[in-house]
Amino acid sequence: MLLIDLVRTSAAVTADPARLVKIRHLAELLGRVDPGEAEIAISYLSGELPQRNVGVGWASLQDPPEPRLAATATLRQVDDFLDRIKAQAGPGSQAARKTLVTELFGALTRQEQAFLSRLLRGELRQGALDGVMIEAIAKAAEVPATEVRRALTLRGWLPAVGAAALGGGVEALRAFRLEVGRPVSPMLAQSAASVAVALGKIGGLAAVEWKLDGVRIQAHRSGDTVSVFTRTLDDITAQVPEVAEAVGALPSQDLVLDGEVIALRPDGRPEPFQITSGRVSSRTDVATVRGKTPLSVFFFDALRVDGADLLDQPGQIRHAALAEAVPAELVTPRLVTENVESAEEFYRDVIRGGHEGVVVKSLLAPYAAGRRGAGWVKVKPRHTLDLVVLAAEWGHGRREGRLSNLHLGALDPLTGGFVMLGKTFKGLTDELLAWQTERLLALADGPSDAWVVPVRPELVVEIAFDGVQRSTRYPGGMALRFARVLRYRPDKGAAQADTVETVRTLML
DNA sequence: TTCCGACAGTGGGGTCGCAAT
DNA sequence: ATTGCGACCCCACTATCGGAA
Repeated sequence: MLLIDLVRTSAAVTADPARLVKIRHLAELLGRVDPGEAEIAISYLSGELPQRNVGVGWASLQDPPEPRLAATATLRQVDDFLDRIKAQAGPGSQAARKTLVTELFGALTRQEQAFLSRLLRGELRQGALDGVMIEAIAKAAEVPATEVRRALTLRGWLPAVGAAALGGGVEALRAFRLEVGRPVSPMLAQSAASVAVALGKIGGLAAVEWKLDGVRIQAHRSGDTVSVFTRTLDDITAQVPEVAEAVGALPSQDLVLDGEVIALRPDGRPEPFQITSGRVSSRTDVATVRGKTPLSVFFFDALRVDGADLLDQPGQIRHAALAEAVPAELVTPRLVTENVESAEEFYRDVIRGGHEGVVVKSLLAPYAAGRRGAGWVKVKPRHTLDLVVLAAEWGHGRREGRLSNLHLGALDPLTGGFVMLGKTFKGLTDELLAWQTERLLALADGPSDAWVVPVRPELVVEIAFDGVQRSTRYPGGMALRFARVLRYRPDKGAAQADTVETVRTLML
């Protein structure tokens, strides 16, 4: 199949907002793709590369060569080219990669270049990713979408599932099983503002569990072999030997467990997330970093124990299997209750212990792999500050032409100036975006460029955030974590904004 | 007819490893 | 030795579509 065929389908998908129409366009294309190119087509049209990453990003795509007029490239040719680009390594690889990118783009039309550029940057923006593609595969292969979804759960990679569906229908999909050593998309949690709300969402008896501020892991064991995967299914076994050792020491030979790794201080309180993250990301000289920053692992779910697949079992059954297979010190602490007061007391204790919050879990829900199902609801404390808008950046995509991303500053009472603590674009409605664009342009002051518009520091905005982290990027040495706009404070002037001292007391 | 679940989009800070400077 | 880049860890929130109620 020619790349241009796929690009035209992508354009049609982008052009129509109706999901059912998007699905029709995608299914039509899948109906005529060669079996040998099905994985590539599904991958591209759901916004990812079969190679996953090839070492080419925004900066490497800045000045594309003159486009061709005739579209001749096939999916297979492009895919082979990306394989070659990915294979570059060592000294001179950046130049070699650049040469290959230029060669590849030089063989494409303008339309193809634009598509591939967005795909490589991970910004396809056609209003269709995995969720829509699942439906399109179901339609093209004439199988129920639930079968596609189930297979994806177990295989973790939609192109393979789609190719199987197109080639072998329901039978081929049912051949996908939970395999020890092959990661499953982890179940995700929804959010709630309070424990009471979370319990209400679950309804009735629920498990209230510590939410640790670490890195999500999935551990697989088959005999003597243990593998550990991240949330995005990357293999990090070598980076977290503590997990391999802990799982390898369990009596059970056949396990798939879901949990969290975290660096704890000697007193048992958690290190800041930055410490855990840095430790887990370290790939060179793991033995040394391990000595300095040991990791602890806590499991909260079991997907397989001793030959029994538990994905479809209710939470209660899975947890019972976990408790059977894993000693209590490796199980995430939790309380089973339907009483709001005891759940809230548990939550307060968790926060006092320095941890991130709780996850309230249904005892009945199956493991909804890869979905933000209603079976798990997380609750975290929220801080707020009144900060001053120092500048704003022009938005992209649907925010084109709107000032979107706000630069936020706290008052420095010593100088009367402002110290920048980070940016946010979250929490803004279309109405607020329109209002702030007009308001900020009226306050514009200083040298603005194509992206950033500095403004007179007069507008006060109430910001919610999860915590204050150490920062090397910002002058105050502090940055807000997960900052989002709650509302503007027209009743406050910049002189009434919160101060850097106040922020500093939160960084503990 | 209204409601709500799922999805896509819009970006945030921090860290590591690697190649280039 | 430092800088820039890509990739990936954590992620919140709003708008929208279309099926459920």
